Amino acid sequence: MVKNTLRREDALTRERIIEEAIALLDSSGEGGLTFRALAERLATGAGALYWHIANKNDLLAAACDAIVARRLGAPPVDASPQDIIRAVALELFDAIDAHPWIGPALTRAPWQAPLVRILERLGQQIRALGIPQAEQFAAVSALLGYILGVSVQNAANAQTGKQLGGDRSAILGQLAGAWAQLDADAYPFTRSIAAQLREHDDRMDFLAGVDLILRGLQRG
Amino acid sequence: MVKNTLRREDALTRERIIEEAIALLDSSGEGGLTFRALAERLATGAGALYWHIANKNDLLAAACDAIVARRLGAPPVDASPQDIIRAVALELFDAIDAHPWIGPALTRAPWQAPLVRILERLGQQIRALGIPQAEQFAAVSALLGYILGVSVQNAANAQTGKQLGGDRSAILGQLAGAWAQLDADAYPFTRSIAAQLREHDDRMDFLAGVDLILRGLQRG
DNA sequence: ACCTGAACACCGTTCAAGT
DNA sequence: ACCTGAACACCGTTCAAGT
Repeated sequence: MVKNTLRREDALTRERIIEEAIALLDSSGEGGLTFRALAERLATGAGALYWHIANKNDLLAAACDAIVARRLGAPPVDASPQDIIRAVALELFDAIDAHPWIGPALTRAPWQAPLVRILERLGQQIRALGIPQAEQFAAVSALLGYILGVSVQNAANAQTGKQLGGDRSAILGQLAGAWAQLDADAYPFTRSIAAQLREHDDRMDFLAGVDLILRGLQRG
Repeated sequence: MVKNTLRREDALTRERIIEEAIALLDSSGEGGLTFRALAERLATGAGALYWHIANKNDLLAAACDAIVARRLGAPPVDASPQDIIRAVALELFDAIDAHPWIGPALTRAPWQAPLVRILERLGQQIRALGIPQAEQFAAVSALLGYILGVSVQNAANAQTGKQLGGDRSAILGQLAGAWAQLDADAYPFTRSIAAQLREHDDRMDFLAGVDLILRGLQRG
């Protein structure tokens, strides 16, 4: 009876399912999202979820879109196109870092709602930069590809770091050590930047790359 | 120790397992790689595979590395750093297009063998370009992030296109139609480039982005 | 309309037992 | 050392049956 009244008070909705899915994904990772676990959290049966969502892919895409929409929520005002692009890029970098399951989810549903949201935000600024119409598509897809690619890579790094024990500098130190021991003939470059690996700042490097692309665009 | 005894013609080896896994992944996609299906193809039991590989992740990473090593096999000669970088970029773009499962596999094993191979190849050219030591890490990780990000995105597009029916121009036309019907106030940019979506060449846009980054690097 | 929960057809992985 | 194949503990998804 307690269970029944509980269910009545907060009826199952698509939104509630998505919110709980996000919580599950954030706390237990990609593998933690299970229809059984989700149903238990929502005090319902696994089959009930299918009344509101089509399948797991649909759920993942919806969860992803909810995060992206939230992060891109605040409309930018009074800033240069470059600054807005940088802000959007950092917002996505941080969002994917906070929710590492977004990367795979975005890749699995290309050109759907979340990606189009980002495309639009970046595209408006590409236009504001005065890039000719014929080059806008290439410009925005380069920017989009870079932002998502580096962010996903960074989140994956952080994630495996967490799985290995948490201490970031220890992990990086260990990796740097492994690189330093690579074959000197085959891997001269990797060996030479092993030290930099330990000191570098992913977020700053990411932003530097965005600036690189912006610079290239303006002198195209 | 030297093995004197004759090996069975069809003895199970790590290499044979990896080759068969690649064949399975290529023909049936990521979900097609199953220990049962793989064991059947190799005329053995599922458990036998675990004598040669640690788990599915290990297998996926090994398959991924085999492809990357093969594609980066030919050592570059007599070409400018820029041309070599472009060649490596295109090689990876085509490899990921041909084996779409590589994207997720690369992301799941960051900074392991395959990624380090690519890092080294790109890094040697970054060095040859005369980028200062202190900036080399940021430069190569920007390039790497862009190349993988756009390639993975492109492969995912092609993949879902295949799933939906195969006719690329029909799919793009349909997507362009959907974009053209988006809300005019919220999505002005996306609507405006819907037409370009139909005509653009992913591979050329990708290469244009590489050049953008190279240009930015040289004027940094 | 919405929900239940058992059932179906799968998975990856393990392990006693064989050769 | 290497392989077998049944068993375990899971999955996503479906669907008759309930309210």
